[in-house]
Amino acid sequence: MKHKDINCDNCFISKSSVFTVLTDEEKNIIRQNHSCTHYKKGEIIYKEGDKPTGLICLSDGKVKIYKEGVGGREQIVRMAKPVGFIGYRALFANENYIASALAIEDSTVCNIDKKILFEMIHRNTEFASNIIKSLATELGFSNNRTVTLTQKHIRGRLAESLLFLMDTYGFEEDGKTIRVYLSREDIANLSNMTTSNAIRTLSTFASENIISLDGRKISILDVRALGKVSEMG
Amino acid sequence: MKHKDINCDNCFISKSSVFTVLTDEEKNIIRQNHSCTHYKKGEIIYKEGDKPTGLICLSDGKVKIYKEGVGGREQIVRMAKPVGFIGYRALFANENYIASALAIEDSTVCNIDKKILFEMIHRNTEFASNIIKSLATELGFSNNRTVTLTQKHIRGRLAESLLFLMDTYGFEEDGKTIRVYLSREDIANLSNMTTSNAIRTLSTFASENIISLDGRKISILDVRALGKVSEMG
DNA sequence: TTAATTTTGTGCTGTCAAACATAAATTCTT
DNA sequence: AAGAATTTATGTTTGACAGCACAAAATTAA
Repeated sequence: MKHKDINCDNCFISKSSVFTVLTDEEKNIIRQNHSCTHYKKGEIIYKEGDKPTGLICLSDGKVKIYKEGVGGREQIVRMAKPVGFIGYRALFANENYIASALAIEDSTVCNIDKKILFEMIHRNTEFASNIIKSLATELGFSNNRTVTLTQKHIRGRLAESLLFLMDTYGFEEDGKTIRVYLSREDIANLSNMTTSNAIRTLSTFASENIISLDGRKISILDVRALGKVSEMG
Repeated sequence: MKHKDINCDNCFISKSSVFTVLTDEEKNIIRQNHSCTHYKKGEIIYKEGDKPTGLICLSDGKVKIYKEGVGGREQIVRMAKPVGFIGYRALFANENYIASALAIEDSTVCNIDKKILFEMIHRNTEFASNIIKSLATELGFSNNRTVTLTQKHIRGRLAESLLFLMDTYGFEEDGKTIRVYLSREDIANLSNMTTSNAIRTLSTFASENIISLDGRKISILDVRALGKVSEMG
């Protein structure tokens, strides 16, 4: 279910966007060659195996990027927030998507035509450099994650995921509640463990006064302790 | 132990290099701003935490890129072959190295000055595009690996590693012996398992006539079966 | 409201792979 | 060549975590 003509100016305005290095003229070219789409919570933006048609910029909402592994077991690879790109890896590698994207909240995205994007890369070398830097940073993140997920124990993995969510989405006004509301299953799929173990370990953290739980609301009471658990297990 | 003035023309000549899109003039600029270094088997090229000084191109030899994880446990992130780049991720992300590089065979590398490289990216957009594509491909590889290493069982992980080594380094003249000679420990660190389990599982594969073993020589007798084990466990 | 479905929570059991122990074979030293 | 050190090999023990079963709570549907 897609609604056309929705505002996603966010993508062009935000200072945290890779687009900041574009000239006004270049920004206009992109503006003239983009379309906006809205996705309701739970809707799929693209699926593993699909062919990318352009660059997708998340203007508003939250999106999980996940891969289907052995026996359909899901592994969340990345969590996207506005303003950030989605599906750019496959686009730049000239491959089909190797992961799927799903809106975990109502989300608005901006689609930028592939051809225009590549033109821009050739036109503006600063822009190209920014993309190179983003990809390199993301690759470092992925390499770290590989080691974390394979070597840390359950407690460490979960603690790291909570810190990651905190870093990515920040806190609500109370300064402690993580600004994202995931199911226990999603938390498990982010941390490479079963849902039961995610639930169990979250409860343990709560009983140790490291976090507090209220449904899907997770509040971090002791960042330091959480960091320690993430490091030491 | 580094020896200066060693030939690494390979890096500029090879058609599989990202440098192919450079003009002769650009190639000369790089040639004039490079230095060659030789490393003996077992020598470290750079260590996790070091600051990159330039782009390193592996002209000859074989190199493993690995991270130290929990309790010093090593995870091999990547295996490099000529002609290929090493340590470019940290350079492009403008970070310190997050992994170490070690020559597993006598190796010759070519060091290209950081400043010259970035100039080249700004000069030649085709070159920049190539780098973007390489990074995006590598990121896909890393994401796949994360899922593989966390979800597949020992047999599947080892089978995948053997296929990976086969793809990367190819066969000796006999058409079946993998052209790289790793210790069982390295194979274990590539496959996220203990050395004992690598040894044990290799023996099992040999007893199933999927591979044959002769010291560090590993010959693949049944690629198909190996692929099946990699897929199914 | 009741029923159905999904999500969350908890205990129990089984198993895969790490950890440990030990020995044989190979490689490196001196 | 003898000894030390490293790598390879194999058996045994242990423990972390998955798998399963089931119950309670929350959400959605009728």
